[in-house]
Amino acid sequence: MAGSMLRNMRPVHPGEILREDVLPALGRPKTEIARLLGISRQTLYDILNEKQPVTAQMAMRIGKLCGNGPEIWLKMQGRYDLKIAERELGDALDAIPRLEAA
Amino acid sequence: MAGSMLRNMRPVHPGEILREDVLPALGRPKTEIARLLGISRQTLYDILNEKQPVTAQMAMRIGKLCGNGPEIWLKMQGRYDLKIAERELGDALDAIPRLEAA
DNA sequence: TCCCATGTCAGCCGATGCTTGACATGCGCT
DNA sequence: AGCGCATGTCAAGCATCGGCTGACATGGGA
Repeated sequence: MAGSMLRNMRPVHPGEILREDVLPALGRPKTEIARLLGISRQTLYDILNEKQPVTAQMAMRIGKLCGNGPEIWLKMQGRYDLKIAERELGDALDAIPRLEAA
Repeated sequence: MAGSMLRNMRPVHPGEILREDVLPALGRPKTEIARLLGISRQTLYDILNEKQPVTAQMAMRIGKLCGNGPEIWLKMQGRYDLKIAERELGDALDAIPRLEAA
């Protein structure tokens, strides 16, 4: 199924997929894409350059434009965020114990 | 499996689950929970009152403390965010066309 | 030549995530 | 009664973030 493919991939920023696969397949000028999505050209570039995350709102917009729904984009961003969070937290995680239900 | 259960539920804020099920099962003072998570008491209350989202970092912390991993919490938040985003976007979504691959 | 798309930079702005400090309240202990 | 601690909530404060506008230099068609 579709979910398992995503699950087995290394965490990727959704911008990478948009930049490498989706937008080329659509074959339209990025300026037009931004206009159709209802966002600024700058914001689109930030996402494509992986400088800005795909928020829930963005996921809805992209999912609508591509016809594949928002979940995939949000999930991809989530997996990416977890990777970052893990690195950022670092040792702080080890300080958190595992609690058992009473 | 675990994923399907989540998928079939109405979108819930993770704070609801923490407040109603998880924390009661742990049976520890909330003050201690906050300290163990490494966050402020205020932040914990905001999450429990559904006034603040479970970020990726929070998901890691909670997942560690409860031993069930971060994904479930982040996914729950994601589904909740999508519901909100859908309402916020409203008609703006209808303005976005579906593009076919060239 | 003119138009449009591209890629990038700088700055602005409101909202968000999280913090500290304080307050009033209530419960259990000795 | 008095102490200590947990509870729930409020008010600021603060840095970061998400997204915007405006501008610039560049290059490729018609």
